[in-house]
Amino acid sequence: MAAHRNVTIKDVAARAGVSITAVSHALNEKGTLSEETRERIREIAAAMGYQADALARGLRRSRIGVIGIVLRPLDALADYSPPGVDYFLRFAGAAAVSALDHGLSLMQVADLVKGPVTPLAFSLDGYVVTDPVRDDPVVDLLESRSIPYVTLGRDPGKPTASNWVASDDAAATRTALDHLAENGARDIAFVGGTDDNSWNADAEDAYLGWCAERDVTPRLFRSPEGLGEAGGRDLVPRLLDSGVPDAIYSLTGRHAAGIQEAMREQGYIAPEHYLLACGTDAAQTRTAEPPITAIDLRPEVLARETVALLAQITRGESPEGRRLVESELIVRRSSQRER
Amino acid sequence: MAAHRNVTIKDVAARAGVSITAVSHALNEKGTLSEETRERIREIAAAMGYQADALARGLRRSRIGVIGIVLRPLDALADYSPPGVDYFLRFAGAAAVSALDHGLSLMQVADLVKGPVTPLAFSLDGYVVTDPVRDDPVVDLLESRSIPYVTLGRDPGKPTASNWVASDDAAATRTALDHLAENGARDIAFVGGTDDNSWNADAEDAYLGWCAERDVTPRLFRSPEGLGEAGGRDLVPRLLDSGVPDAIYSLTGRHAAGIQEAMREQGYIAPEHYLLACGTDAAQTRTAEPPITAIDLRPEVLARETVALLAQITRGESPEGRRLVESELIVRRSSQRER
DNA sequence: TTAGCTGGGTAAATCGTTTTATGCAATTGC
DNA sequence: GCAATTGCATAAAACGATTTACCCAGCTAA
Repeated sequence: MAAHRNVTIKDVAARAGVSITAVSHALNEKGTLSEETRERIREIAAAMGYQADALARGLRRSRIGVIGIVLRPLDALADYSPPGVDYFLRFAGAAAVSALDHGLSLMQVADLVKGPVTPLAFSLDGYVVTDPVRDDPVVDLLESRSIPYVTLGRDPGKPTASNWVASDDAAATRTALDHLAENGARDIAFVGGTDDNSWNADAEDAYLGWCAERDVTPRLFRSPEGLGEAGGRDLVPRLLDSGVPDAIYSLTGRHAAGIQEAMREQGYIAPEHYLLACGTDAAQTRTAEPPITAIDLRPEVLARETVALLAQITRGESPEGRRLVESELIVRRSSQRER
Repeated sequence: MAAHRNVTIKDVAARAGVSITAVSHALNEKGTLSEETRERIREIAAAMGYQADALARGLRRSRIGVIGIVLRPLDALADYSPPGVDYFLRFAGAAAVSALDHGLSLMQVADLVKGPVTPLAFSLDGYVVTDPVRDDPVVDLLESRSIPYVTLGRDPGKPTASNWVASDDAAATRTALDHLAENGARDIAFVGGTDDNSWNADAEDAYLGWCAERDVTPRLFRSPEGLGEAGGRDLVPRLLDSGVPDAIYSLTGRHAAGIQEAMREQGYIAPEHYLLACGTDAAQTRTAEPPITAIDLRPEVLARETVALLAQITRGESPEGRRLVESELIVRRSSQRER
């Protein structure tokens, strides 16, 4: 197997008996070459297996065909595959596949703002940033370098931004609450996270609004996302202090799993003694006993929209960039009262 | 926020009143500059926030600080996050983290041999290829382009290769079989996959050897990896045809899950009626009912070794490149006979 | 006749680095 | 006292593309 140096534009030009400019123009539909010459060059290039070097091209054009993805909540956890959080992996996987459809590929970048970062980080064409928090340093960094980006979830600090894709968390929350109410719950406790992102904010607002409309007293709790199941477990005594709720709606899957566990230890089993639902679907909610009703945020759809928007922006277009994606309630045993 | 063009080596040189060569040499510990000059340049560069452009550097050096990872078994599945297969995701995640320790970052490349591939694919510093099959086209491609790579699992077609890291599958298989035997099994059926990779081959060989040593008749079955749980389920009637085995050792987790299900439907429950163990640990084996005894291949350790080896190679060293990693048997209920 | 256009092409600058080949004092060796 | 070495620094080539500016022959229009 000959370690043959890759064929360059110069080689193609030599073989075709033209200048390298001609080759570049032929292959990029630029310049004023005759159609015959173009075609001839294209054929020769193809025959020689020529493929433009991405680095050289990127150096000139400053587009390299790669976008980055930053999973903020996992940055915070400093663990990129925590058990029970498959939303981000599904999203990242789907984003990678969607990127290919746009001739891009996707590179996961860990923690853009601390420590040594991949050398390529600032040469990427653009970024997807999931669930930025208010005044997110990653967003600031990208802004300051004028690197295009799209956020998954609105940036709470930038109400007028127009480069986001988000699940319709307000609608999803109301759907879940309505479902619990239909199954007989009246006194519904809400457990959110502490990150200052739009996902927490929108869901809380929707919960408070929903309670106000029905004139019931809201019972809102918060637990840091980073604590995972323990965060949910530890919340339960406090939650029970104010009386056993008819239902609990927990935004994160790990909190829900912890809540379910601690409630069981206290003798409360869903759906007999209380109803339980969760704001994001995950392996854990599916395999829990009983399986937990959850909202499928449809990460695949979100990923497709997000990447499509970013691809448009990197191409220099100025698309309408505020896109809401409907999510879907998956009803499981934990919230179904037998009638 | 000014869209300031990034600071280049030229800017630093101008500010320091030296040539760009001096800056390059100072920052890369090359050349013959005086230590004072070096230090002065380093300070100025740091103060200006200079960071060498990865593309330009890569163009010259042909090292870009990024390695690729190709997950062959997932290429075959054409689904990069199949439920029940968390081994590869754990491996990829751990590899990304390990890469950072070597100043590299990791990019997942889907299916290097078909369709349009990321433009950067052939400019990467090297590749990790998981579980190559015999005459794997991806391996051939990398060879022909003389791009360095390390395989996870030996390449069955290249017995003399010295660029692999692998779990010690022969030892692991014997450990699992011994464990089953200790719990009373004598007639142990083995279910492998059909991919022609070293993982299947080594485990099968170990099984056959183990049986021969004990003078028992081997019962070896194979089912395509791609069929997943269904592959395990469909195998069960055939398996039972030759009598109910004392124990079943299934290499893949998805097959094991399918087998467990179909066995239950036939009225056979582990560990009462037969013992069950599995050659790779996964979410599914942990959460199955009963939980399934499995081998933890320790993907984190494998990833660390694999990336370390590749990093050495890309730096131009010629390290000893055959590394076996011990795996660990995790005993769960499915294989424990009460005494 | 000549200035101006047009079609088809090329030379050279450019992107931001690294690396190789030089240059020039000051010092050393004999 | 002169060649050789040493120490420090720079000029210029190279990497492989894209893009800008230019060239030239052949027409057209006045």
